Amino acid sequence: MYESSKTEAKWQKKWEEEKVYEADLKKAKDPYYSMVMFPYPSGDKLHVGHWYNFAPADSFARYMRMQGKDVFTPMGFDAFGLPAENYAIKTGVHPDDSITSNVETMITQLKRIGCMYDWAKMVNTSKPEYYRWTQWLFLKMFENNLAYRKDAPVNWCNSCQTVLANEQCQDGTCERCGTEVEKKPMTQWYWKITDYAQKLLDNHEKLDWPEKTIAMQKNWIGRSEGVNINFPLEDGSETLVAYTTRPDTIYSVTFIVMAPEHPLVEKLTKGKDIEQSVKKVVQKIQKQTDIERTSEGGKDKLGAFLGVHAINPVNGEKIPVYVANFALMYGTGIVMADAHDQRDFEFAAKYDIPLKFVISEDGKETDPANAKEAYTDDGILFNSGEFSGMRNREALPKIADWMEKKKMGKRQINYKLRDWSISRQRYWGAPIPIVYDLEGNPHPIPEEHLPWELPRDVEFKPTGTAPLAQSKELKERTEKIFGKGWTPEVDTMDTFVCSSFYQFRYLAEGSDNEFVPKDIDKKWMPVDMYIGGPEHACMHLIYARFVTMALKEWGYASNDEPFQRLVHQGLITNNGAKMSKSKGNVVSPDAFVEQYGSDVFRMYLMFMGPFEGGGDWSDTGIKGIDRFVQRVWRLFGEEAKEAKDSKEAKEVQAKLHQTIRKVTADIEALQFNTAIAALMELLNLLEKQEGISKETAKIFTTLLSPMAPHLAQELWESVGEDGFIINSAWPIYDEALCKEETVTVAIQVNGKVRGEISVAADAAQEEVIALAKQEPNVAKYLEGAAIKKEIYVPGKLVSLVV
RNA sequence: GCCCAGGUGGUGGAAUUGGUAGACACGCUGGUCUUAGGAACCAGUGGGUAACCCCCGUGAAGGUUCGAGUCCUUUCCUGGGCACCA
Repeated sequence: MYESSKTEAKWQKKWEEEKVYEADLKKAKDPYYSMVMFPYPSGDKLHVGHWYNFAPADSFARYMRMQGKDVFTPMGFDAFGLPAENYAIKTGVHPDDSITSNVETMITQLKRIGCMYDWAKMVNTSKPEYYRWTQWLFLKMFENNLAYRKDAPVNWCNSCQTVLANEQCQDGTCERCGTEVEKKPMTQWYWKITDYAQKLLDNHEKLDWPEKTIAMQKNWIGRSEGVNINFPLEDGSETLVAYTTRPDTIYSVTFIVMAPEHPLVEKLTKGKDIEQSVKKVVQKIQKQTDIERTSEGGKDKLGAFLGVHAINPVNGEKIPVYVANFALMYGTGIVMADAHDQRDFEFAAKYDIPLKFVISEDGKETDPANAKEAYTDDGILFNSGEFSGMRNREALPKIADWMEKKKMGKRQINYKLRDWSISRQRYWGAPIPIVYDLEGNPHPIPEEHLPWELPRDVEFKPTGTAPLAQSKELKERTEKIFGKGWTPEVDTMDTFVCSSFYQFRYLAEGSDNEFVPKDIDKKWMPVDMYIGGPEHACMHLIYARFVTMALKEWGYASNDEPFQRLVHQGLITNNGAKMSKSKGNVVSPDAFVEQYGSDVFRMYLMFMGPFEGGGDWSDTGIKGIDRFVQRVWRLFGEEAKEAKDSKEAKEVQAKLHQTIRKVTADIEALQFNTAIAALMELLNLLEKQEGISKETAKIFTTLLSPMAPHLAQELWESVGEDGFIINSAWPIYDEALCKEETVTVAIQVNGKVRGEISVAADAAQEEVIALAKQEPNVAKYLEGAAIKKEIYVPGKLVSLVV
């Protein structure tokens, strides 16, 4: 009987004492940097999802180490953020206290997994020695004109009493708490991630990332190529610039719509009799949430005529100008509207605006009067001046060129990506290192004053103003250093800032005077393998890339990408539902680890299915892995029998080497489920043998060790090896030994399997086909028929066509 | 609506370039050993059939091929992402 908890505790202690997993960052010769996304230290402790992420990642890292790499796998805590603050509001426990205790608990749990983390390099983003660098990063952004303040209508969550980035609003509701998002004007700090939009796209090419993640980022950045077209107003007072990706529909344009936020809306209606009625509509639109305004398929088009007309530059036609809810402040905030866009079509139908088609399938004139919807397919242009008769897609670039030449418009590239709003009116975050003078002008806090510490004398109750505004200590500190009347910035930074550079700080080993040592950065970056959830595809993973690009430009980083290879683990659900505390369906690993041990639990998670697929939690299969572990222990530990004949059967050698080949390939591809299955197959065969050679036992143990490190370490000792198995070399298979002496060949007649024969692996084609024809059941089908075709796939099958 | 994955036994899932579908497990059935078994071990387990043979079988319908889970066409369903972005 293998006693997991005793054995696991024993080796975990030894590994720690002998610092088996500590990396010497300076001396390492063949560095391999393996990271998992660091956890938030919540009071819910580690859940199954964490294990599902960390354990396979650890198995992979162990494998790389046995391949001879100097592997570095650090662990840390993403410790700032709303939950700790909410907990403080509810219970009065200071976030620093609850987080510190949660971190302690989680470290204990993490150590119980038995991963090869190098705890000496741990980071905690909420500690001054860490957020000093979060603040440093802000100063660098400020210095390089990438941080700026902007008064803007921001997304306000009334429940969290805080501003949300666009990226943090999902379907118009707060990503964190689900409350509907309101618009509220506020002065915010932004980081100019948009300066890097193109580079973020270009660099995708050199990343070893899942296609899906790259597609999601591309979508998020949302590059589009179009034309800004000038529509002068009839009276010549203004020119409306509309952005379009479809200049081929220019001859179809019969009206213009503007976003209600556009400053010209007010200017154009000022003093006119329609001023008030337009204002009312604008107000009504602005009350609409993003959901009402942007989704539900445009059932509720809303707008108003602005009482002015513009001129379509291509044909001089007078076209009315409207304000409309579906026009957003994207591009120029002004859209040319025509019969070839469904939204425009619906709007025109509601407000009785005339439409005309300019594209049809065959280029014959069609009339929208009878049409029920827009014609959005491609086709042939008509009534389009010199472009009539051309395919619209072919005409598109030509029209763009022509308009540029005639100065009617200019090509323009737009991105959906917006600048990163990093200000938060929260307590539990890194304070923004800015102070304001008597006139309210912002000044960066000199680096010598970092860390600019988070004050402790605040209440956490949400008041709508930032909690730091209540701190007397912060105010006094500011005045003492900068002068009377100076005030501190009271916002803290988005936690995504903290997590955008932690990969560098692991390498800095807590250094106070250097962000990251240059030689270490050059040696270890980018991270070779980064594993975490796909939910971070568009936020964390874009922010970290942006920050790394900026750091490279400023000379602090040697590489402009942080993570070379990225893998997402799948999601573990419970009865098909995502696990969450609010649903009360979170599965805690602790009870299973207690009963079966870490090795069994982690192997079960890996055996459940493909790593990137995730799956639905069920504990029914864990017994199978427990049995496997016990059987392994019985065979190699308890009852270890040396093979009487040191030369084992060829069959065993072949299977052994096939298994090395399979397990190696599977771990490389993070397909742990089939790697474990291969080891099970080998075990099934070995159990049938009279005895097992020491060499075979050693190889089996080594192959098992990435997945079951404790068991393998214990077996290592019982087969008579010294030291740590992690320091031994990964076995190499012999291709020649993988070959079996005889193979089973299937015989098909007219595509149906009619029998099988066993032949020597190197038998000649003629020989095999001759044997095949003699097989009784096959012969039955061949009787009285002429063979038309004979196919032999070596070692696999014979196919006879009659 | 668009984009991306994916539909295989009672269950989780395996299946190089098209080459014996169901590896490996769970569960179930029978057995051995036991005072007992929710332990361990052995045998069986896609459906039809008493049974060898045989027939059917990878969401559905067609097609290519000696041969299709795999390739092509159409279609249905599930999961994930995006969405009045002009």
